[in-house]
Amino acid sequence: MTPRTPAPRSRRERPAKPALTHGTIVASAVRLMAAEGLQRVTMRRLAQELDTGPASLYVYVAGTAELHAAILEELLGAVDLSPATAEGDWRDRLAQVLLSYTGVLFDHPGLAQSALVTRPSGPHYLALVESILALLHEGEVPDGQAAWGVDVLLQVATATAAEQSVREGAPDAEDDHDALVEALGQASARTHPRIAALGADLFSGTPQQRLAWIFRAVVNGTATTPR
Amino acid sequence: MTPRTPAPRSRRERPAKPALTHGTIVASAVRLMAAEGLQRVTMRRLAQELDTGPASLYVYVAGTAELHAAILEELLGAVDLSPATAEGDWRDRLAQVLLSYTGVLFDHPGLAQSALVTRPSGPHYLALVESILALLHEGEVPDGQAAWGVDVLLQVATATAAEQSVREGAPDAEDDHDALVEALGQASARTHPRIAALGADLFSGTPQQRLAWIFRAVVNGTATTPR
DNA sequence: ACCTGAACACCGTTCAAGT
DNA sequence: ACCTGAACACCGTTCAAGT
Repeated sequence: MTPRTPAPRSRRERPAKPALTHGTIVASAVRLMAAEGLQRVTMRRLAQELDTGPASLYVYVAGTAELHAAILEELLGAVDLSPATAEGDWRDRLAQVLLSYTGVLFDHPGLAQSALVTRPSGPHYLALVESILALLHEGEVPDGQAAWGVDVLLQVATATAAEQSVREGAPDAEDDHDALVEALGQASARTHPRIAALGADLFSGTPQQRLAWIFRAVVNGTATTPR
Repeated sequence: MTPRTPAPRSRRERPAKPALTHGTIVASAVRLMAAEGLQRVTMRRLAQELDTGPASLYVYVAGTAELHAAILEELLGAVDLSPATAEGDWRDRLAQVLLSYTGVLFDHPGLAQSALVTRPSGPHYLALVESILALLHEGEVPDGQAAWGVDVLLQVATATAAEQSVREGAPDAEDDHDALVEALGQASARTHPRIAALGADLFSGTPQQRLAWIFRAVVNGTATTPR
């Protein structure tokens, strides 16, 4: 029989197994998400990808929630913050930044949902917050209102993306929305006069149109509502 | 040996096993959630509770998402809509309705999160939407703005509850928030002048104070922002 | 025709036991 | 001291095979 001495194979093999660090784990998670979607980015699947056991990952990552937050922080590097320092109406530029942010979330169904609950706190997220605050400052929104308003703006942007993403991602969330449209359509004028009066207008507009209006409305509210 | 003839036991035994219908399943799910929390309301655990196999539940419930939506719809019966038809400032009464809604969600960590993605469409939800629309109408908010605004108001209320709930429910989501506070506190005045300028004010106020301001701000924005 | 046991294909997280 | 195999305790969903 051939000797079972494990032939001293070169340290790095075909997929060039990287050393485990927080950084390499997150980088691998981002690649995995791009390839298979967030739903496949689990501690176990990722461990498999990194050619190790799931327990090893817990040395560097606290758990699934932290992992997803780290992925989002990474992706936030793609948000275009340049409008914050450009020329033109500050409200338009604020909307541009927020739309760029929602754009990133739209591309990654599910990530927005986790972002509502586990917020990132890395440099890209800080830069986004700073840009929004700078634009509100430029618009002479009082500091106290800006401090609370930035939260609402990011929340509304994130929640809208979460809603849209999942509607796209999940096959039957569509039915779910249809059920609501149906239910609102059926509402009788006697029991639900306002729903009946508004009718189809409750669902009018493209997501883009609604999002643009929402941002304007929340910015206006922030600017004009004293604490 | 005693004959193994299965003694014809009375049809209904101790826990009075109910017939399986959508109604009995949802009722049982609500009880289970009250007893063990939403995280335990799974198709399998619920089937166990109902003394059957999970496959049987799929005859009456489309899946986990629909199940959670049905639970929420049930709980929405507890929302106090009476301010909608009471005396007084319409903005205050609208805030009362929204606070009652968030109250229900606050009591049930996790349900708010699922509500952001799978909206209920039952009678209790319709009644809530109708009440909000009626108050906006009373406040002479233009129809088109009210139609889109009701969505934003519910979204903001739900997202805020989701955020808070999870912070309470999950043990380490707290750290997560602390990490953000820490990160924002560390931000240098040179690289992040606005974050540095606002400082602790970014996190000031009780959740109640913030929520009250948020509702006023979004209502104001809705009332004053043309489409 | 209706219902469901059993299976398929996964999860997150922990810790005792190794190197 | 560090790392991880293996286990614990679960998931959602489907479908072939029974009654």
